[in-house]
Amino acid sequence: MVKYKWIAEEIRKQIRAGFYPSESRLPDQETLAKQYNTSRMTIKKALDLLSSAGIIYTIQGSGSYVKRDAVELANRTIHIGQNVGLTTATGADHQLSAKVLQFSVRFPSETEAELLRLERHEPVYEIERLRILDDKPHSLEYTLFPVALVPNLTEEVLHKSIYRYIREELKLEFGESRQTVRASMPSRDDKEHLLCADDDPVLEVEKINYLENGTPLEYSRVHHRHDMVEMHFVNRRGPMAGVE
Amino acid sequence: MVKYKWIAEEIRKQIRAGFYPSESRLPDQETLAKQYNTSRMTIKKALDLLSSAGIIYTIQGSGSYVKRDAVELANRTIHIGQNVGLTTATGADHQLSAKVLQFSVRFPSETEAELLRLERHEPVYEIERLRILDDKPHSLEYTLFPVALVPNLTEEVLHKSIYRYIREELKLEFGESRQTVRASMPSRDDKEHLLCADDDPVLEVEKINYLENGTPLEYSRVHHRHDMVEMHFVNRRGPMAGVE
DNA sequence: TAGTGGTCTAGACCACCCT
DNA sequence: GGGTGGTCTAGACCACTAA
Repeated sequence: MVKYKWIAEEIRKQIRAGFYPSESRLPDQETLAKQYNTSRMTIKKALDLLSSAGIIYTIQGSGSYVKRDAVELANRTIHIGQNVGLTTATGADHQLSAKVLQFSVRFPSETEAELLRLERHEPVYEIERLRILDDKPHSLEYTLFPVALVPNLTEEVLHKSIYRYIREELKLEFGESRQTVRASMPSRDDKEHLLCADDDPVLEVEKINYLENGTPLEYSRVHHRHDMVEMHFVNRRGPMAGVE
Repeated sequence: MVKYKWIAEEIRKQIRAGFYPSESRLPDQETLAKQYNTSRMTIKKALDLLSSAGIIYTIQGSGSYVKRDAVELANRTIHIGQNVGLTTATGADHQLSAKVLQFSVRFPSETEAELLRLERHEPVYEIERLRILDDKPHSLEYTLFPVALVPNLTEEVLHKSIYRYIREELKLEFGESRQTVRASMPSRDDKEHLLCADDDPVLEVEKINYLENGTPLEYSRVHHRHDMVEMHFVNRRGPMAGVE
């Protein structure tokens, strides 16, 4: 663990423990630098981390301050890439499950090949799953993975976590993902599997996940019942803000 | 403009111009430092900016590379902090306008007061606007601002940019925003103003904008015609990723 | 093993806030 | 004007990639 990340962790722990209360000012960077026996630049990098995690904010000429919901945030660990979070009414007393409707291998269509940056002769897995909460279906999920990137995918794995398999077994690093969200009318499949009425809208999410180097890893299209799923986003000010 | 941002802009221009082609490797940081007559750390900061903007990626020990869709991205200007971007078919040959349906002041409801962290006796502006593209309405927008934060708001300002007014005139710094997105059936207002049919779903976006210090600045609820608006998200791996 | 990016330092100067 | 954060430097060492 590098120094500035370690220092960020330490400060976060202290915030979590209430040593630096909500809305209070942190010691100035010079003081922190001495305290952690390091240089000011390193402290700055640590504070930047906490700042972009939404735990503190800084005002030039004034100081760095603990945000009012920081304690809650510091605990929540905001698993990143999940600042886009999908919430159903998940809780302790709810039962989440999934049913694999289809698992097969085929060649991609022209559009799919383009999106996943494949040749037409490179096969993909095609997976269709129904997400169920307390016996009520809420999402219909359609997913493609290039076979070359995720070899030996089995139905076994599908029932656990595909992502854990990809990260821990295949040791691939995730990069960015792009999503498009729209409202649409229910398709025939939606009516069949999600039990939508003719005028029940669905929330459609189209997503491409990329690896760290930009290689497309996954294409998915998910239809959610509008009365069971909504999406939450937290947007922090980007580092490029104000550049243009 | 500080140096590292300026350098980032320069490099972005060169990428846009095709001087650094897609997938090519940039000169190493030492070389760039000499070229821009600066230190390596400053170059690093510039490259970090481009990297978090999704224009390049770097591999330790190997180099910095131009992403394959970088040219497109560099042009789209993806106004940052808007890595959540709303796209209608905005282009050169389209006419965007807005109509103010309502502009008034009142006391907030209990829920609203809680969301905006106000007391019941602190007034808010209530604004209703219809967004129009080429004579076709596409979004119905309902917004609340605390009067105390945005004094002297006039209908004049509404027709220009509220945000510009807030940033440049009032000198307030924006912080994070939180959004909830869902699909829903059209309300009576939607049918009236957005000309929705009974079974036309709408894309509903509920948002709270905060200032840098966490003070809630704005609450809004927008209904979009599903056939004219979709939302795009780009999720980059956060800087805190892997810290825990 | 050579090349390259990531981190870290110690100190400098500037921009900004606050009183 | 004193305190504080933001940027920048020049150089060092380490971690990783690629041949």
